Amino acid sequence: MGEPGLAYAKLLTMKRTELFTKTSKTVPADETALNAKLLIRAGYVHKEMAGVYAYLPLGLRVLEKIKGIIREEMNAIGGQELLMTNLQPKAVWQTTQRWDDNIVDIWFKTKLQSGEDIGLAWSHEEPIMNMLRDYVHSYKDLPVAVYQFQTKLRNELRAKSGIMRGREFLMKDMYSVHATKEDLDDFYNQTIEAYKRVYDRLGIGNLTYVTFASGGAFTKFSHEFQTLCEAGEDWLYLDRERNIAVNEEVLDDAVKELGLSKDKLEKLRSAEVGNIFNFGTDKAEQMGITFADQDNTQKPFYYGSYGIGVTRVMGVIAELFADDRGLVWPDNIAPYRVYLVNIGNSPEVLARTQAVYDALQESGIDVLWDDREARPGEKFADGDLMGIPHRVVISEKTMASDSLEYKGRTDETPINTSLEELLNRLTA
RNA sequence: CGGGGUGUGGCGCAGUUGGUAGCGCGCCGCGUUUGGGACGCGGAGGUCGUCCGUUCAAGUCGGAUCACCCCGACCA
Repeated sequence: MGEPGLAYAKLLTMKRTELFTKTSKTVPADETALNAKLLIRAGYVHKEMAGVYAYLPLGLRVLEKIKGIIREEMNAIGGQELLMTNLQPKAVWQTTQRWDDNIVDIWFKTKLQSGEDIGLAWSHEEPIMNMLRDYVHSYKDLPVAVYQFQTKLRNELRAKSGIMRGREFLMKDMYSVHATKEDLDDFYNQTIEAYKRVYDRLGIGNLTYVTFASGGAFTKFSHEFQTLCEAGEDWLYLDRERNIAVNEEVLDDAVKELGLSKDKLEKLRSAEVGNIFNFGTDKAEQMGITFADQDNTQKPFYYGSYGIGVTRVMGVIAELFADDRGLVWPDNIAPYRVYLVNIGNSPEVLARTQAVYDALQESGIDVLWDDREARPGEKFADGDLMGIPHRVVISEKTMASDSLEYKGRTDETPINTSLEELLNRLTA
């Protein structure tokens, strides 16, 4: 497994004077969510309207790195990446009654010039199934798991919480079809493990719980991945001893079914960063999609659906790790890993900084060089606000001792180091 | 969708009993600065969300409308 998003990161390693976005000392008055405040101040996102955010170069790099991690883990369990469409035909959704606004109340709908109704994708469950109909006809073709990173459009009554709940957001959604219940159950469990690896690599594994939730038409519970976070919108009931978490919405049922003791449960705020469903054969039956089994009878697929809110998880991470100076990105998903600062503009300092910049790039480390003619305090404050995990300073002082100054984003004080030690530290 | 609030240069704000818009940050120019968001001097930038009305006169008063935020309900 390579460095996530490395090829992408390498391309865009750059100097601060080339970055068109700016940081801001003030935050728009209409934002209250911490994630949105910091992401806007640091130049990661731009708000278009309520619940709709554009991702600027820094924000896009974070998204791409998160996607890189998810992609590796989905590929590792056999997922095949594809890209569905945002325009969806009405007929596909009518097969499951879900075109009806009384059943799905967050549809954005529009019309073609011919007058034909079309929907804008709020989910791809039905269209994916419908697409698979054309390619999967036999038990020999099964199982199949496909996934995508796609924009979902949901006409929420009220957008809130910055990028944690928008009307337009990026989701990784995977779908699997199987010939048997056992095969689906097995893949479902593999996906749980893959998701755990994703959240571990995103730096929130120790705060993220597989949680019993409502959902599954086929199973009693669906599983959510809930990350403990004060800015979240869900309530989690946690049995720490047994490591079982339950969403408030199924609390009573779960206590009964799982033999939990209500007074042992801790009530905690959490954000849903993933959700997986076992649909059984319901969806295939409704849509009339079947495959030929070994005995040449037509049977409906077993169907599972697995989502991760990519932009939401970015917002959760921003919320969780931020401190009074700004964002704090885990190393894996920071837009750049190193914030390189030259203090002073003498030819010697600039030449040395350029050499360090080149050496970092050659080692595959993405670096943002703050080459502005700004005072040190301003550069430090910006690197902190942006949440870049490693800071390297070159100045007359470091030149005199033939060293570099290094400070981790959350470290109290800097240390002196050599270029070799720095590269070892960052490539370890 | 119910309740509450806010709209004034790019951002944050002030604007008195109605009298024709101002401050901070940022931006442009010149100079002095350079280890935690420097300082001086000189500038640019606003039909005050929109529309209608009251008035000699509206950022200010009245009405409508749009947008945004918060709480609730709903939801990945």
